Amino acid sequence: MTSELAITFCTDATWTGRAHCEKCHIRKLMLFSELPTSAFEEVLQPIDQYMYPPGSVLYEAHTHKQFIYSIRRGMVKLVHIAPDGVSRIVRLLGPGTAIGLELLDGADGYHHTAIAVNQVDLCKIPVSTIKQLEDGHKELCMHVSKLLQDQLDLADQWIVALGTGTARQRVAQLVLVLDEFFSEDNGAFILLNREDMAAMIGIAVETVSRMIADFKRQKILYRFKENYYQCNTEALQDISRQG
Amino acid sequence: MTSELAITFCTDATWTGRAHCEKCHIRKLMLFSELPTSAFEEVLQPIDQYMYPPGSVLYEAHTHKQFIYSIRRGMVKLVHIAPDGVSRIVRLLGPGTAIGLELLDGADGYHHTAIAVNQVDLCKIPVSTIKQLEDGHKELCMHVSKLLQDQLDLADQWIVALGTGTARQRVAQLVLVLDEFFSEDNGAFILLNREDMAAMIGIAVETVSRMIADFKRQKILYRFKENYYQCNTEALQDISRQG
DNA sequence: CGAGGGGTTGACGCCGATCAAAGCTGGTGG
DNA sequence: CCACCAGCTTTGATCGGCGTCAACCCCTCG
Repeated sequence: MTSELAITFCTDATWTGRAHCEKCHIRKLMLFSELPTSAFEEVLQPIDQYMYPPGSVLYEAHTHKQFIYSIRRGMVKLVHIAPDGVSRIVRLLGPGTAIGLELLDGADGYHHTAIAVNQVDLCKIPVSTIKQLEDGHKELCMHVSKLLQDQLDLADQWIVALGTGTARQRVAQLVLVLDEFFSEDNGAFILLNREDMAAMIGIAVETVSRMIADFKRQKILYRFKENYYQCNTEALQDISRQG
Repeated sequence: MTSELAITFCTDATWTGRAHCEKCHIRKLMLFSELPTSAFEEVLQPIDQYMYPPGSVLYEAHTHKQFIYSIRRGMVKLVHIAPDGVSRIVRLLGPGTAIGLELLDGADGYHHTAIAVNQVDLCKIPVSTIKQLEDGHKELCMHVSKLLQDQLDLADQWIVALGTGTARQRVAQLVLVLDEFFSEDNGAFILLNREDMAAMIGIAVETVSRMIADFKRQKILYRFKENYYQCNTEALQDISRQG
């Protein structure tokens, strides 16, 4: 929908268009966290940082842009769009995860469409750079494995938690996921719009709305500020288990 | 349920309990396919082969046996068992795939319970052996990444195809998956029992039975021999798309 | 031959999809 | 500042799909 917007993130005078990963303050979370600083001296192609507004399409399925993205801030949804236009959200990813890793295994284009849910900051890393660094640094390869394993665990959780049970149970599970993985410093999380939630758990928008509205009435879910919400975790866990 | 049955596969006189991976005739499919023969001279711990009868439990979730398994023949289901006993099949895997890879990323025990669906032959590889080989052979690490990526793709397909649509559409999708990935030399596939199918797509056993029986009546699905079946792929694709 | 396990079929009631309409909210322009 | 509109959310009404319970069939095995 929205075209790609590339906005440089580091606005200070020393910003050159490179990411300065070796100085990155959240580097522990990122793709290169295992690498010694010296490794970056070998990098030829630049690693740029970008900010994307909500709704931006980071990449589309089957296109082949030759970039891996490491998420620094915000939420990204990976969407599968069927030939008939029906879209289903396959995964929701936050800071410290990487998307587009399928290109490293020689995939012919991305496997999903990636869309920014809220304000997203990310590092754009050329595939060639990763392959180059992997040559000399086995720990990067193992880190990639770990990221893949994490995503596999997420996918499995998705299948189990969001694909089973009544609509009420699934919505409860979804809110618990938002609370667990996407809470920000204030201890609250952004409540996705009903359409996105419906696309995640495979039920109708109206049904999601009913459940969420119900949770709000029961004070299981309450507004913190703006569209940030908090929840009663135990109540939701009860619902997710036995209805 | 069934206790682990370890049956040696190679019965010839030279069989010593090792897998002789370097001579394995289906080695191209297996975990070590990228490695030069010389690499196996470094291996200290043995790699054993086993055969398991249908229903055998290969390992249980949260146990920590320190073994990766590479599937040579047969189908393995990865099962998630909820605290309340409800089980859900998360993935169905066949020859050339590996299970238990989560141990390589330092997971504290297996993430699922693995159960043989039919006769299963597999190689049992100690985690320490993989780690040892990974040290000197980066291509093994990359092969592990590829296996993980394949499983991630499978999981995504599972979410999209088997978690969406009416019961009729899901069963059609499931049969298509069996046909595509688990057909044997005779061009037919084993039709799973209704309980397993229900656990895969998250619907009631009776509903699965109704749909399968219906497909049989419509000659979309027909017995080849024994419990091997063939299907009309196009008819099923039509059903999976629009009902 | 009877028992038992899996598969099939029927009856019924409820959950949730669908269609429709009415609040709510934020943005825009007069 | 208010009117208006577009998009999102909420709520209601209706109907069909599917979960549930139950009976029965078929095959295998003791």
